[in-house]
Amino acid sequence: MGQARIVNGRDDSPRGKLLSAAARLFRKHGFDRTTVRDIARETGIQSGSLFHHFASKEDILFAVMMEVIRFNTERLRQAVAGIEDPVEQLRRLIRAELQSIVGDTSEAMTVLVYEWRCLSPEKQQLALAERDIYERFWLDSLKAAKQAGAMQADPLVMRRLINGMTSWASNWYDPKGSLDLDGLADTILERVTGVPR
Amino acid sequence: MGQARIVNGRDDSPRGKLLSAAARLFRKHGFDRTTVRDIARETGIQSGSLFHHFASKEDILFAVMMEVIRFNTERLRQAVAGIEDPVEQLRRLIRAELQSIVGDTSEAMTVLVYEWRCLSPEKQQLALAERDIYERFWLDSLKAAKQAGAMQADPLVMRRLINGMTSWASNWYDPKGSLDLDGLADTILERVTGVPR
DNA sequence: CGCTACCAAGCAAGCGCTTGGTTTGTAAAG
DNA sequence: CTTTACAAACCAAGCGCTTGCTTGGTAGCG
Repeated sequence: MGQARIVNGRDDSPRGKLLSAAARLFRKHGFDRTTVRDIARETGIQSGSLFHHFASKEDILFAVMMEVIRFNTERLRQAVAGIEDPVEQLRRLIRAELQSIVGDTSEAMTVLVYEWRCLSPEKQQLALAERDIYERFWLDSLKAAKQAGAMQADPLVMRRLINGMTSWASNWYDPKGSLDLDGLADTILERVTGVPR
Repeated sequence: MGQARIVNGRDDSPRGKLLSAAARLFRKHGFDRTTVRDIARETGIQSGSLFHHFASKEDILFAVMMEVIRFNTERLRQAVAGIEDPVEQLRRLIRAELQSIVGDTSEAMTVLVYEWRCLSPEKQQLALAERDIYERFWLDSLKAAKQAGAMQADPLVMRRLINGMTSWASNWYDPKGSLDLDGLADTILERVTGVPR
C-alpha cells in the first residue's frame, strides 16, 4: 500500500519504524482513535516499551509532523534551485507539493492537516515556525510571478487558493487513475497564470 | 463568537440546543476530545439525560452532519433557481458554498470535513447519499459552463479544485478582514473561467 | 394517569503511562 | 578467545483515571 518512509534512512531504527507505523495509523483512524497499543502492536513491541523512545503519545505526533515539514521544505528548496523563470518555479512548487500530499509522504502530510488540534499550543508554535520557512518559498515565487506580470491576483490570497487545491487532492486524487500528477499540476498552474491563448 | 444555528427554528428545542452545542464543541476540540459531559454541561443538563434525545454520541455527530448537508443543499437550490447563464450560476454556487463554510454554518461544515472518519461506515454511506444531491448542482452547472465555452477544464476535476479552494478557506478567511466574501467568490470564479481580457 | 424530560449514581471498558526486572548488542579488559 | 561491564531495548503487569452509556427513580404538565 502507501509508502511509509518519512525521512531517508530512518526506517530501520526502532524510532523510524515507530514513526512510520504511527503516521499510517494516525492517518487511517485519527490520532485520538489510535492507541499506543495499536502503534506498539504494529511495530512488534509491547505498549510500555514505546515510552523508551518517546516521552508521550503526543510526542510521536509531533515528531511525525516536524519530520514531514522539514523533509518537504527541503524538497521545495531543491525544486526551485537554479530556476529563474517564476512561472517555471511555480510549476515545480506545485508538482512538489502534490508529490508531498498524494505521493511518498501522503500519510504524514494528511496527519499534519487533520490532527493539528491534537498538538499542545507550545508544540503548535514550534511546528508553525517550521511551516513558515516552507511558506516563504511559495510567497517569494508568487511575488516574482506577479512582478513579472504572469499573474494578477494577490500573492497571499493566491497561495491560500493553491494550498486549498493541493491539500484537497488527498481526498480524491487516485495515482492509478487517468490523470497523472504533472497533468494535475499544470491544470492548477493554469488557475494561477490563466490559460494561454 | 460564531453562529451556532444550524437549521432555522430548531434552536429552542432541547434537541436543537444540543446540536448547536455539539457542533461548536466538535469543531473546537474535535469529536473524540469532546465528551458527552462537555456537551451536557454546555446545554445545562446532566450527561445521562443526553441519551434521552440521542441514542449515542455518534448519533449526535450524524445529526449535525445530515442537517448541515440538507440545509446547504437547499441553499444551493435557491442560489441557482431561475438563473440561466451558467457562469452566473457558478458565481452564485461559489458564494453559497463560501457562505456555508465560513459563514452561518461554518461550525457544522468544518465538522463535516474533519470528523468524517468518526462516523460508522453505514452512517457514512447515508451521509454520502445526501452529499451526492449537493454535488449534482455543481456538476450540472459546470457541464453547462463547459458546453457554453466558458471553461476549458474537465468539470469533475474543476469541481474538486473549487471544493479545495472553498473548504480551505475555513483555515484562513477572516470575515473581519479587508477581503469580503463576494470578492473572494469572484477571485475563485476567475480561476474557473479565466480572467476576462 | 401517562408522557416527556430530567437527575443522581455508578458500571464496565479502555486509555496513557509507570514500574521493576530481564534480554540483547557492543566493546574494552584480561 | 573469553570475560566483564554497561547501556539501550524490551517485557509483563498493572495503576489511576476517564470514557460512553445504563439504571432506577422523580418533577412537571396536560
